[in-house]
Amino acid sequence: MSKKLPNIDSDISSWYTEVVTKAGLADYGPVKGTMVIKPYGFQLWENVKDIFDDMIKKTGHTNAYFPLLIPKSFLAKEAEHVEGFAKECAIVTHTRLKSEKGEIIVDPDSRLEEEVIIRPTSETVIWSMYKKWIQSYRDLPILINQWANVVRWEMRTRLFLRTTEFLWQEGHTAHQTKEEAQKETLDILELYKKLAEEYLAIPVFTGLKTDAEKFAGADKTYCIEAMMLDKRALQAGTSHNLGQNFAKAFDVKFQTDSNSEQFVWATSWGISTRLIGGVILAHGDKNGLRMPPKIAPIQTVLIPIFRSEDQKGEIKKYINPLEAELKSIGVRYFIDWSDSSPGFKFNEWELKGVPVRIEIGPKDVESKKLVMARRDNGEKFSISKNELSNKIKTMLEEIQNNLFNQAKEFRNENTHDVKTYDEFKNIINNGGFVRCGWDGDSETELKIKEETKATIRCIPFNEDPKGLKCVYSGKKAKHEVIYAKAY
RNA sequence: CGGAGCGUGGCGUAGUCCGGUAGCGCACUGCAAUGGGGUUGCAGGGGUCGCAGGUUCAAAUCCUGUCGCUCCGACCA
Repeated sequence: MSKKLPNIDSDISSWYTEVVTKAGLADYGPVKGTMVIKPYGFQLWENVKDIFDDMIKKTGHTNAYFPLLIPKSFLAKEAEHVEGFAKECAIVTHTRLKSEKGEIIVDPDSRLEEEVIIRPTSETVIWSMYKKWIQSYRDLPILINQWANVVRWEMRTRLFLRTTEFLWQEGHTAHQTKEEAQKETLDILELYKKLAEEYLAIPVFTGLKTDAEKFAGADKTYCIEAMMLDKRALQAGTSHNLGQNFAKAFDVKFQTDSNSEQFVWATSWGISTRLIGGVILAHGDKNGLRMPPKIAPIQTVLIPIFRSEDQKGEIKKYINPLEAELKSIGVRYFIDWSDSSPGFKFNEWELKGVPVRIEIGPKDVESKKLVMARRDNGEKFSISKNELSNKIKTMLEEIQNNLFNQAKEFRNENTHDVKTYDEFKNIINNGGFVRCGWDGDSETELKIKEETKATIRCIPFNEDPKGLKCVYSGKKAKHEVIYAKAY
């Protein structure tokens, strides 16, 4: 292992891979495209998960669990849905292995009558069940979420950002009316925005996907879109208004209070372990990760510095009450008693992105002080040990805010309003988001994608297409959109 | 699936053209010193060179086959 990370500015791709593996977030699994989430990475995911789980429970949702395996025929029930996922499904065709000539082979006699697919998403199983559960308007709404793994056989994978198997939450709700479903879709999108901005410290654009980019089987897809350090876009979460598409595909009707029969209205929405990739690529720097305090597995790391065993004992005595203090105010801390040199530890914990480092050595014991260092800006200073509780709390808040503000400033600096296609291409090639007019034509969208690789990330809620012209066709703009190259 | 490249201790690699008993860095183990920004010194352990076959007195190195991986492209709600 080399000591230096690859340059984050010139080679962010290698930087990313090395940071993820060296910081102990994840490792490659044995099957191509799979990932082992290591304890440090999983704690990060758990923190994100717990925060969002709490949000949806407070808004009336409950968790449930549906099966991993889905009959192949289910996928085919919704035409657009199967189209969207057919090319990336893992399929179970047999149920047994056997030995032949010393080798383990698939037993040809165990072929399944109907193949089974491993869920790429759960709309189909869930709606097959909702058909059983819904008869009357009294059965609605259903507000179910599940935390699960899904498999999508992607051709090109990257740790966290796109893996063959990933963890996510998928909410699946059923409603009486179109309006109620639309409200749910947007309410959830707000929660996603809140999660991203207030907890992950990642500013996002919210808006509507174009037809070309929307979820296979949805009427409307809304998303949160974030800018990464290389100025590319990351779709960080999606919320879909499914209309009556799945209700029709699975024949899910209910009787209204006026005794008429109607198809149910649906939504689905998800965020995944991809968010972890987003956190890394939104906040990292040349020394490694920078964790937002609210989700950091370790918020502060204590580095004891000592020479002799005697000194070690002294330091321990000095640290004990401070540790109790951190515990009592609910700060997630870790004391690194390992026998590496202090300098090694500094670098190690910076790589891991721990927001605050506390150094405690003989000098501090003598002067009743301690040294604090901020990961976000590198500031390092000495404080009296009595100030610890107050200081650490405000510092964690400051770091949280600072990371968000830095990311927001960066995004705003790199988001440009553009009038001509030349300007457009210039910005896209040099990196950044473009805000411009679009004539609303899918053909235009496709042409631009072919010529520049940029896609419409969303039609933002605060669009203002009045007076704008389409950047490509020059026709009157139907929408103001945000364009970028995406992950 | 098309184009390129690569498989050598845990990781990263040299050696392959011009066959001759496998080398280096990091990591690891032990001891000692060191310790406020990746600390030194000394002593150790571990690989048969992706796999299979062939040529040869002799193969990591040459030949044939095969498997796997990476990158670029196509694909990616």
